[in-house]
Amino acid sequence: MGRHSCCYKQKLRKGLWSPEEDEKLLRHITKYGHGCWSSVPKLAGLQRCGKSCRLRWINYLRPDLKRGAFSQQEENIIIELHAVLGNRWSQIAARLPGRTDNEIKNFWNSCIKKKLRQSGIDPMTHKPLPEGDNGGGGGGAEEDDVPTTSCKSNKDNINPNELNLLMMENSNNSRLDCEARDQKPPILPPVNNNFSFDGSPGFKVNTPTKEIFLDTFMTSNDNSTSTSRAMDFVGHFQLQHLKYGANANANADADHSSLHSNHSNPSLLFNQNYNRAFELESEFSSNPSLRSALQSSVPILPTSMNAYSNNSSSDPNRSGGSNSFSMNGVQNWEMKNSSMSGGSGSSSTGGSTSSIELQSNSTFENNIFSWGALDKQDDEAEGMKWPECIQNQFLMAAAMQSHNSHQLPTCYREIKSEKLMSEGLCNGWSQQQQQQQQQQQQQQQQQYNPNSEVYSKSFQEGVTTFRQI
DNA sequence: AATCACGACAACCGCTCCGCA
DNA sequence: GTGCGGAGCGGTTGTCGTGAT
Repeated sequence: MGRHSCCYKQKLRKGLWSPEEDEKLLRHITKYGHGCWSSVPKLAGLQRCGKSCRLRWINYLRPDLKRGAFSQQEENIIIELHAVLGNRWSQIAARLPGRTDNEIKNFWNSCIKKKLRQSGIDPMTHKPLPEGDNGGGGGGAEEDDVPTTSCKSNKDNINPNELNLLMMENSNNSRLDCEARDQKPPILPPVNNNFSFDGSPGFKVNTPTKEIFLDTFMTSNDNSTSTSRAMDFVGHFQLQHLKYGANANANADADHSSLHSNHSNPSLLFNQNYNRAFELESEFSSNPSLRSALQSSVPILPTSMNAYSNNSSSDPNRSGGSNSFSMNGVQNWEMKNSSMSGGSGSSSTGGSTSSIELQSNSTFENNIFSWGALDKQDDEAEGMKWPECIQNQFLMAAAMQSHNSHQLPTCYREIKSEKLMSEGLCNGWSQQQQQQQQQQQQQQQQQYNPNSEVYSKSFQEGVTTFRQI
């Protein structure tokens, strides 16, 4: 067991992917979809196992990947989610649009862990380390040495006081106690299954906790592919209250302002906040227990919010609870695509026969390109990387309905190191589209302002209710 | 300039889960 | 009910870039 059956086959390549392989895989999936992963390498003409192809696509080639350094906001979300979910990276990633579980996992291991340790917080339990263990000291149970270097995204140390809220939240959390964090927390049954918190075997909780609340959220949504909406809720709640980094005040202000109209990137705002709003609304619609739990404090989002979204969507069923409205993976792709085209495409990431008909949809390419532009605004700290370049190059070629073989850069390193070239490739796709997009964004902002006020306030109130649970 | 150490990240491995026959 | 195969997840390893010496 363990090793994928296809991996037993001989002559399968391993290791880093070449640009040619990337092109083949990208070309295949954009044209036919992945379908059954085990058949992808054969159909795409790759000497790889399906598993490897899947991983490559998910972690690197997918067009909706954000890339670039993690923002402080994302970092906060990760910490928050990790405090609740533990090492369930895929679930964390499901709440961070454009980020993969692998990326988050690496970021956690290489950066956040150290930050928390330096701040005297055990990254696994999210509780204060024993005295003397924090900083560059003895380290916790997992690692002996705590590096004193900090990561690139935030070189400032964290003020431990700024983590008080988190610690307080976790202090009553039996699931997060000193249990081995590599053990998955028990899956708590949803509240609407008449589960009673009576100390049943396997559960230490006697009173409803935030996790139960969240698990209820999540469990009720886990049947939709990789899309659980609960933590979107969490992110909204806690971002407004928690400050991790040394620049947390600024970030908090930014976070707050992001819920208002002053966000520098309205598109990002749409992606990260408004979609969550929809998801939340959907959740309320589909989950009676949740609705009853929060309806008094969190009003259902005004329907006018749909108008904002409907800049790219006219689907009145968007807020339906059963709709797949993921911000992740192909689904999000599909969402934007179908919304622009007015289609009702269905998408699945799980071995279905769904395919992404890139070339058959004239509006789709525009979405892809615009995403690149949007993302770039958010990733100002870092230049566009190789996959973004090939994606834009490749998809641009597709958009032009070109069936000619597209010339890809021959060397990763060259492209990666030549930021100028990357930006040129990615920015040069259409200035006109960018201008149009800016106009749309301004309009969206104007529409968004009043609602976001309500939304923000509602979530503030929701926080209170949430914390009382 | 060469070498080393370290960090970041991509990819692999082993395992579990789930659907299906 | 059981076995099998595919998909997905989390931990780990390998590779490469970069800064320090």
